[in-house]
Amino acid sequence: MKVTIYDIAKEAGVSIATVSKVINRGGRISEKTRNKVIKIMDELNYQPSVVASALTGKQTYTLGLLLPDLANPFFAEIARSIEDRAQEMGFNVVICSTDNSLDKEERYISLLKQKSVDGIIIATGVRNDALLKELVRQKLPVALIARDMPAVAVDIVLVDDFQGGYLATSYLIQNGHKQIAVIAEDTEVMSSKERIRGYRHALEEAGIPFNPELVRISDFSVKSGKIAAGELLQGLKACTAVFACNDLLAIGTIQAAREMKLSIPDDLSVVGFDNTILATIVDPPLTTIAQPIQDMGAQVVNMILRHINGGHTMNQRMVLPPELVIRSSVSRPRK
Amino acid sequence: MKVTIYDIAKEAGVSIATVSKVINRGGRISEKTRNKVIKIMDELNYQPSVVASALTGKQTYTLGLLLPDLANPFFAEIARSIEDRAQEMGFNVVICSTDNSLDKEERYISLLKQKSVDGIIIATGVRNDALLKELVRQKLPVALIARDMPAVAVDIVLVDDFQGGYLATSYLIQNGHKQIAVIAEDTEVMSSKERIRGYRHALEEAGIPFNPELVRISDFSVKSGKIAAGELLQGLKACTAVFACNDLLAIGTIQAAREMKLSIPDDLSVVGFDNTILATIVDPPLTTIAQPIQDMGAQVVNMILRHINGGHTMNQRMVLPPELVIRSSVSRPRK
DNA sequence: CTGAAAGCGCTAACAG
DNA sequence: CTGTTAGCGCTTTCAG
Repeated sequence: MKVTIYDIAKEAGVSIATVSKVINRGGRISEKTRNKVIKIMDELNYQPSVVASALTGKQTYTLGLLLPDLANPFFAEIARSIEDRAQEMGFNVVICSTDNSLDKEERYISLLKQKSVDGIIIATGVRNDALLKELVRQKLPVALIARDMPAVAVDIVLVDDFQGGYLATSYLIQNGHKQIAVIAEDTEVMSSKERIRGYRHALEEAGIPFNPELVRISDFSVKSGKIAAGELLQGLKACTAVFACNDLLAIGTIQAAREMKLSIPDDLSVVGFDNTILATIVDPPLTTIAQPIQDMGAQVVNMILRHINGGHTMNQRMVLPPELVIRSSVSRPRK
Repeated sequence: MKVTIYDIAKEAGVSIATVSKVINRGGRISEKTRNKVIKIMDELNYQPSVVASALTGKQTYTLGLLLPDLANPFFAEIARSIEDRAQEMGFNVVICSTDNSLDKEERYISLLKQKSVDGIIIATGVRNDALLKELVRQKLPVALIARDMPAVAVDIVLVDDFQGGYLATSYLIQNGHKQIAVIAEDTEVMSSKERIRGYRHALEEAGIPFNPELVRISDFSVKSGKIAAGELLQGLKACTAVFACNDLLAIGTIQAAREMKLSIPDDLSVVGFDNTILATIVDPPLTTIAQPIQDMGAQVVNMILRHINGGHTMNQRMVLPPELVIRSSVSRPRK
């Protein structure tokens, strides 16, 4: 059988309370007994049961992570960065791909609660703040990453989406483009809204009139990006550049362009968003707006741990700057 | 406070034992009391504590998943497929990226054991079977996915790597290639060995002599694929095709070729392995050997759950067939 | 069919 | 400094 605290206590000739104290480095214990206990512990290869300790009100050292789809490189990278930091802090993370389905979100959250995770990090769209608010009400530590949700009081880490949209668009403008389209994944989502707002701001600043025909909505996948871009390019020969609100969509538009025998960047410039591994792999390499994924991941777990340990600190909102990564998918428009 | 089984019992005017029985659909309970209890349970929004139940010897409904790197698209897709099946079966999965570091593997395994996960799925290289054997000895259910380890008695799901190497190489041969190089990620790993064996078998079958100069080792990343391919192409102008043992390496090869002004597939044909999303995104789209990732994921969790529930069934070894996915990175060699 | 009671492994007062 | 003891929330005999 598994070795328990009783085995250690008996073997060491002390009480379980003593053993518990040396485990938790609490209470006053003589060097002597402490050493003896420690010795026995690793002689017997003892590993305290987190389950038992959790039952007495301690932590489970487990975090839940809700995201739309682990197979999406952006979220895989986010997950990895979170996992890394969590691991450093002695936490594990359980992954929950929701496919943006409210149903799955609910089921996962319910499961996570039953398992008494110490906190939940959310990277999903969470359409209805109701779910979220409920979590907050129940005092379950929650933190959002890469998703805004102004109406709810939780910790948040995200990139400055407005700034990102602005950077992307400005860069295109600097390169001489005037007919610039946007493809966004969904206008419901705050980040899309903000990126588009940044886009419009750049346009405005440059005195370029905003043309609603040039903004397209799709969901997020290469395929739908391709479709959206196809429609766009079909209708408007005039457009010389597109700002795709994520790399997947950017790649879709590259593919659509290629199918229409448009060369990139000569016939069409495109800039993406996220700077996932995909951006380095497409041809041409994608100029894109980088999110500081490593940093964001580390920060959310810092935040949520602070919340878990420290109690109710104020809800933080950390907005990190995006960065333009120039590769080869943008050039000056053809005359 | 959180509502417990006592609250339900009191409210329903029964004992906690009765409540427990209705939760576990065990024991004989009258329809009447059962319904009453159920009603109260969801009136009070009761959710049984997995932690408490686990302490009494029940399951934690949690699986550990060890893999090299979640940010690697292949493993992200594996993880996703495992997560999906696990979720269907009421299990959660905690992700552990080991970076193939023995150290991390050990730490993660230790953590997972402390948390009493019901089983561990391993997709990591696990160099030393010692760790693995220890797990088996401790009767912790273990299953391997996409990793062979003939020396240890555990459940295994993998693709027929030999067949995959054979398919890839044969296809190249059919297309008229004779000077075919291989880039593998590491010859220590069984799957690489097998793929190379398949490669050699195809060569042999076609009466093409095996040239050791044409096999290169690298680790697995686009960058190292690029380096390996660069060296290869530098030295041997003769080679007209390369079989890269995974998509990342294939992409590295494509990039190296491009840098040397070689056109793909005209100057150099390449076929990859895995059929990750990357294969659809590179230019040209990569002809590659597909692993049935969905299926593999579903099968490992089936296996490990059988092990968890059914006790010690025989160790299964499931070898799934790979499939050649033809895209555009292969053509006949230039005359 | 239902309930009382003894744990599961550990923590946290409270005594000594 | 160390031990006793009462739980944590749930499962599981064993009586009734």
